[in-house]
Amino acid sequence: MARILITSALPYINGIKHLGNLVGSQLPADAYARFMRQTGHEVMFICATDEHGTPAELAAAKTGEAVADYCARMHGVQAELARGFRLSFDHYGRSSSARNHTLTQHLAGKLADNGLIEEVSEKQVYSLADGRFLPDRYIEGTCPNCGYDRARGDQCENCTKQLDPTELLNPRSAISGSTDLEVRETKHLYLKQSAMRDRLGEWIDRQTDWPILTTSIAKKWLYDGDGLRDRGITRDLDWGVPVKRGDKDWPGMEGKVFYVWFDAPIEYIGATAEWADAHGLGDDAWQRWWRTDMGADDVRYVQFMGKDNVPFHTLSFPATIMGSGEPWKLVDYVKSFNYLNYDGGQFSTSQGRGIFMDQALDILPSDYWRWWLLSHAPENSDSEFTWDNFQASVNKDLADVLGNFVSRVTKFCRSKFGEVVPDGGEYDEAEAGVIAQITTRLKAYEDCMTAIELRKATTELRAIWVIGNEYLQAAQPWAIYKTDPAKAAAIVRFALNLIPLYAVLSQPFIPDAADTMLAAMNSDNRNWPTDLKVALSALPAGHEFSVPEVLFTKISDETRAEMEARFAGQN
RNA sequence: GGGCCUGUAGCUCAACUGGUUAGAGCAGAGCGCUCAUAACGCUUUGGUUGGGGGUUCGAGUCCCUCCGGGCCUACCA
Repeated sequence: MARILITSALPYINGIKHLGNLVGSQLPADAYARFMRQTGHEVMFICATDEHGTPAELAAAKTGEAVADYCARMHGVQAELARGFRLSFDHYGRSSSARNHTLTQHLAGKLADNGLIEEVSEKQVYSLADGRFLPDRYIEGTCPNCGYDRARGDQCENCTKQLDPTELLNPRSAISGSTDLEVRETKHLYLKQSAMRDRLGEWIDRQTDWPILTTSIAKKWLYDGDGLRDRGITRDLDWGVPVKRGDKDWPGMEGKVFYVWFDAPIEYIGATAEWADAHGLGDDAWQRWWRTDMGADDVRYVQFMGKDNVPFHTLSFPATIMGSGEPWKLVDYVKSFNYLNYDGGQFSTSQGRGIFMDQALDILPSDYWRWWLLSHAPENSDSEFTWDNFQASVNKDLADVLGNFVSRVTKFCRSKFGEVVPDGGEYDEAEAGVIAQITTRLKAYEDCMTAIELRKATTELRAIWVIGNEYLQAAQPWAIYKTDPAKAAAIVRFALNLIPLYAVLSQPFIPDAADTMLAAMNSDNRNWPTDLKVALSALPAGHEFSVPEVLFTKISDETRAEMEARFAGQN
């Protein structure tokens, strides 16, 4: 059995994430983690909130909280929503943790020791009214090219021309509107990624099985124009990891912090250390996942993220890891996703367009969302949420095909034999045929899960559910019962045994329903089946069960229409 | 501007390195069943694979071109 390290891109602390964010990293990572655990592998599934950077400071200022308080509160909110969606992290950490501080400073020190850090003096816009340096896109003004009066300092949204903030006419702070701006000299550390271009390029070239989306983005950044550029890894902010060279002060860098994109991926390691701390374990417990000299040699490391995060995970973070000269574990597989759109447009926080995690859970249980999102995951191209499609998928797949199967089997048994697995009769070719069919489908399902082809996996899983309905239709226990009750008993016994099997197989996608099914069947065997004939005789004659509540309630046309209107946003 | 992805039945998607009459699910039509959440099963109608040209014995798949959709383009994260 292998050891699998799984990380989901860190959700930014600034606000509740929408379903597009969820399906782009955390949710598929969870399905994969669940499958790997069930199939007997040792899994470490890590996520954390990404808490540094300008947006966090501004969001805190808006609510009047100290930024540390704001982050602590929002971490709690996001952690609760993660639980609501049944995301099975082994640890949900915080990039502001002491562990991350130490690791970030340590790695920066190593990079400096290896000559991969450069001090660069540059000019940046400072807002006196806001008391802070402004990132380019926090400066607004009139576009010198087209005259648009709300152009941002990095690019004009109207004419798409790339800008330098000093080119803007009548520049003002996007935060306060203040025009009291000045250009100041400030010194920053740069990670010399350019020095590692060849090494990174060779490494990327070896990843022939990665999604095209992943490698094409990496190569674009590696070779576009002058090639991979150096990147500033410090900022003039109060909130963040203070710049230090290991545990020593860094002369000239007083009052500065590391750039959020430098420390965020390091938190994958930090959160694993936090996990060890939380469980009272020593450093060796987390190092065996991350240090190839401490046992991480045989770890397979898989990352999940939306496509916007790919450059950081395929280039910047590996540059940090490799450049340290220390034996840290590099990622083995980068699974990236396109975007999920909402009903013809993008999800939009500002316009209140689309569905956010908290709202989703208020409307329906998490299984409904998990199933739809994962069966429509934007693996090959952007995909789109519509209420119509959501209603159709949920009602048909979950309520009709799976839910109704459980219902018809358990209720028929109760009416003829009571809530006990009936005795008598023999299995024949029909049952053998079902086993053969499921064996084939199960293999395909396992292959899809192993390859992290989640859409295809849901198709296979659904096909396995359908086999149950086909079997019942052909076997007709309700008709056989009239002439041969013993044979009917055998059919029902076999059909009842399909329920815990379906529960176990479905668990990566719909964990709550899986629990309900197992509880109803009075079973606690969650082991992945290796021999279906054995698995399908797990419930012996005489085993008691209870008819479960309706597993999935259908979404009515009225509800669908109501939701459509509610989430359409303003405009 | 540059780069990448994408366009397959009304809808959502398949189709390994080019290889027999392009497949599923949903929706539609017909039939069957009546255990079940008016659920299930069977059969079936839908495609000159965005348009055009080319390479090849053979193209959804490769090349060129045109049209449409999307993303990225490095100081948001």
